Amino acid sequence: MPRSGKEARRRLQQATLELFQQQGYDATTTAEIAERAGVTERTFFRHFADKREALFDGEEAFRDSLAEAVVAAPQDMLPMEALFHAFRSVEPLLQRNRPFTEPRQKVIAKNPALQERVLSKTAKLTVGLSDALRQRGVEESMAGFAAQIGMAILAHATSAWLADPTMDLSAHLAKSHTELRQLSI
Amino acid sequence: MPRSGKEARRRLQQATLELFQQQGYDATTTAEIAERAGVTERTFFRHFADKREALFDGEEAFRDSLAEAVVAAPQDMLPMEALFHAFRSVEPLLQRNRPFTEPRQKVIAKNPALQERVLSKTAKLTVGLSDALRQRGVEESMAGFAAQIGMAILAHATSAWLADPTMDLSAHLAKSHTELRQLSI
DNA sequence: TCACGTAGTGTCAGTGACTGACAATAAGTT
DNA sequence: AACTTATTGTCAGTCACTGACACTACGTGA
Repeated sequence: MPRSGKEARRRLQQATLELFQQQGYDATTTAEIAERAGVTERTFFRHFADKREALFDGEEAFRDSLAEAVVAAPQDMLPMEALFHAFRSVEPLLQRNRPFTEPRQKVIAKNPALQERVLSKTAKLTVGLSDALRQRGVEESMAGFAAQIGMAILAHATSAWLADPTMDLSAHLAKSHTELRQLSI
Repeated sequence: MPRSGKEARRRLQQATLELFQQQGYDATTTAEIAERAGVTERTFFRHFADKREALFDGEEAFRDSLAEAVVAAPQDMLPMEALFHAFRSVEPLLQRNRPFTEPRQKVIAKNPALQERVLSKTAKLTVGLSDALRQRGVEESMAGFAAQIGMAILAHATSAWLADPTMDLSAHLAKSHTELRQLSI
């Protein structure tokens, strides 16, 4: 096997985050990012489909983890229970990623184009959950709906958890679920 | 008052939809759109922030309608009831727009960039609903959550309605609501 | 140790989205 | 008819992104 390229990729991600932090998304050119990473602009676009993607690496792995956890949930669990089970199972992963997630969130909060990409990633995640539910035998339309609701809950709970880390994610998830029940009278 | 420009804007929207239908989003240049509309490329970008936006005009008006309907809902309605009330109130508008919505949906279905923009519009709509709920005195975090759930229901019901027009939107909304209750055990 | 294959990278030329600045024009107003 | 103003045209320029081709580092097998 020839050289791996994973190093360059990592440096590109790092450079991207740093420059976006310092100058913002708009004021940063892909040429700049590449230069800081010690590669050519062309190489940037070989590793990432576009300027935004460098900020969202690893989302696919997260999606796979979640989907696997849904599929692996005990057979007798109802759709929503299986989702919650999966959400709780990735808590350690989220906990571990927190140091990287937080600065990234700040960058994203300042730019609509990046926010749009977050929505897109969330949507893909939702599709992943839906597919996983279908593998459990959940009917298609119901699976999509449940995944949608589940993602809303996960997002709600995660943001509450980021704001208030004294409770763990599982507790926030339970709280969100309670709130949902109150809402859907 | 000088010339209005609304005509050019309308022609640009029309040209955009037609060209996207015929050649797809990627294969269509903004210069082409402008030419077909009888204006300059520069004028295109005066009317629309980017190439995608020309497909999504009117979304802001729809958002305002929905938000107003939420605010205007009877005071004694719970958050979710107010949302459903608003959803039902825009059914005529959706019905009227259907001839334009359907071809647009087909175009969007073929392109990830356009799908991303839909998500962004949906998110804005959700924020609009959330703000409207807050005007009714709903607590912030709860309002955001309810809006999210509400949008999931509206999306679910609308897509079911597009697939099966024999039932009206209200009926699909009620059905979706029932399904949600079944899910959130 | 030396060809050899391969994944990764550099180089370069090009397209197309989008912007800023300034001049020109079509209306309506006085 | 002069004047005001929203809209448009013109033009030059930046930057994201791509295709094609050459090159280079690294691991493999002879």
